[in-house]
Amino acid sequence: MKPVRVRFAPSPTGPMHIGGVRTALFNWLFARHHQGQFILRIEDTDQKRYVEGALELITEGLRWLGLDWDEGPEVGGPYGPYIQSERLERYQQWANWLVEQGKAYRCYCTEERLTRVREIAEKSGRRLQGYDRHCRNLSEEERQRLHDETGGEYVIRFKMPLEGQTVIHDLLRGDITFDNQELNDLVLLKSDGFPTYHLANVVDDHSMEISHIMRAEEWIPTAPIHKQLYMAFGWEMPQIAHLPVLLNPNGKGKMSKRSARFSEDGRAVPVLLNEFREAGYLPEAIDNFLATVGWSFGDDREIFTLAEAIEAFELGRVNPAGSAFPIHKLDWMNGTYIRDMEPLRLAQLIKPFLEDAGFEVNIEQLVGIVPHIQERIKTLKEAIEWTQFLWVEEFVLTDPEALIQKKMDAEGTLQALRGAYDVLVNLVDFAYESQEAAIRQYAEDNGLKASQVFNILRVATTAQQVSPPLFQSMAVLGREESLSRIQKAIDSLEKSNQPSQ
RNA sequence: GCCCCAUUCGUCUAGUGGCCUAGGACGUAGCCCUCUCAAGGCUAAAACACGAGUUCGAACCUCGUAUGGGGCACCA
Repeated sequence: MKPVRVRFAPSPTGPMHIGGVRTALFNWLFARHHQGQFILRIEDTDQKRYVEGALELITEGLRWLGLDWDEGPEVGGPYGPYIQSERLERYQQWANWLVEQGKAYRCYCTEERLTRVREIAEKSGRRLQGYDRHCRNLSEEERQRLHDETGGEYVIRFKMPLEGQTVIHDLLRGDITFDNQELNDLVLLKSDGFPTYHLANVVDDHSMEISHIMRAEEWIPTAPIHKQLYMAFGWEMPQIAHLPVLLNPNGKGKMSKRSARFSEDGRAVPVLLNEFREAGYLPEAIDNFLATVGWSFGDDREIFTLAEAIEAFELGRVNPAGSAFPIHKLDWMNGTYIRDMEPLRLAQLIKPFLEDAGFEVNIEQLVGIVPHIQERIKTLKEAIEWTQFLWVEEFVLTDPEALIQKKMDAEGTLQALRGAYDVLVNLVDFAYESQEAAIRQYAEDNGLKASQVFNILRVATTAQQVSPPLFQSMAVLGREESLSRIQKAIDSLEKSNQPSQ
C-alpha cells in the first residue's frame, strides 16, 4: 500500500476559518493514525486576495493547536516548494502541455463578454450556466485575430468532454455520478500566468504524491473536473473524501464571518481561529471539540486527548451530513478543560487577558484566586469579571443600596457591617477559615442569617452581587484592603442614611 | 433555473437488517448540596422527516416526496 500522505491547503487570505481548522484537524488525525505525512501547502494563487502576514497567522494557529506538519513552509521537505506562487512554471508548463495535446485551449474572451454571457445564461435558464465555450473551436485565423485584438492576453481553459459521465468515488458518500455535459470548461491558467485552484491542486497533489484528499464538501461539484484533469494528464487520482461543512449555530447556512454569526440566544459567535483564541478558548478544548463535530470517538467518550483521537480516528466514522456549530458544547468543554488544569498554569494563561483588559496584575493574588474561579469560568476571558475587584485602582461602591439584603433595612445592614468589621479587625490571623468561623459566630449571636452577613460583606468588598467565595476572596484581597473597603461601605451607608437637608 | 450532497431528541452524535420499549453528550426543567455564582450528584421531558416498496423482520437496503445544505468565477 502506498504511504499515506495528506495535505491541508489553505489560502493566505487572513486568519483561519474554524471550518478550515477542522478540515486540517481531520487530515492531521488521519495522517497520524496511519503513520503518514501531513503536508501544509499554501494556495496563494489569487493575488487579489492575498493578505500580508496571513501565512504566519496560519502556521502560528496550527502550532497553537498542536497540529504539526511534516512538510511545508518553515520546515521544508523533498517535494517543495510548498507555496504555490513559487511553483508557477510547473503549472504553466502543464497547462501548455494540455493545450499542445488538444486537451485545453486558449480563451481570449474579455471579462465584459464573460459577464454578459453569464447574465444571458442565467436569464434564459440555460442548462449549463457560465461560459459558452466560445473559444473552444476557433479556427487558426480567428484565434490569430483575437490574439492581436486582445494584445495577446488569454486564459487557458480545460476542454471538458461533452458527453459521457464522470464518477467520483467519495470515501464517505460512495459513487457520485455527473453528466459531463453539465460541467464547464473551467479556467486552468489565468491571464496573469497564475493557475486556478483546479490546475494547481491537481498538479501539486500529483507531484507531491498525495494519497488522500480530504477537503470540504463545497468542492464536490468540481471534483469531476479534477478527475477529468487527472485523466487528461494520465495520472492516477488520489482517493478522495469530501468533509461535511460547518453550519451556523442556528443551522442556517455555511458558517461564515459575514452571514448571521449569532446563536439563538443572540450572542456573537466567533468564526475565525484567532477570535476563539481571543475569547479565551483553550487549544486542547478546540481540538477535542472539533473532533466531536462530524466525527465521534466510537464509544460514548466526549472528552479525549489528541493522542487518543489519533488512535481511534477512522474516516468511516465521519458523518457526511453538515452540522450546526454547537457553540454551547464548546463552552462546556472549554470549562471542563479549565477545571482540570493546574491552577498555576491556568493563572499564567489568564494573566494576559487581565492585562489586555487594562489591569495591573499581582501574580500572588492571581495565583491565590484562580482555584476559586476555576470552576466558575468557561473561558479565560471570563476571569476578568470574576477577579476585577482585586485589580481596580480605586475601589468605589457606586451603589450602597446594594448592601442591603432581603428582609433587612439600612440600619440593620449598617450594624452588621460595623459588627463584622470589629470581628475581622480583631482576628489573630486572616485565613479564610478563621474569618468564616468568626463571622458565622457573629451572625448567630446577633440573630442574623449567616448568608445575610456574607452577602453584605460580599458587596462591601467586591462591589458585586456575585463573586468568588467570600472569605477566600477577602483573604486574597488582604486584611488591610478588606477592612478599608468595609469601612468605606460603612461610611457610604451612613451618608446615604442621613436625612437629606 | 440546473447539478450535487445530506436528513436520528432544540443541538452534536451512537446506531451498518433482529441486541432499539433508539444509547451518550450539550442545553433545558426539577430536586439535593450550598455564603452569591458555579461545580458536583440524582431525576425528567425530548428524536428515527414523510410515503411506497424489498424482507419473516427496517432507524439501518431501494425508489419517490418534502426539507435543509453546497455549487454553477480569470475565489479558493
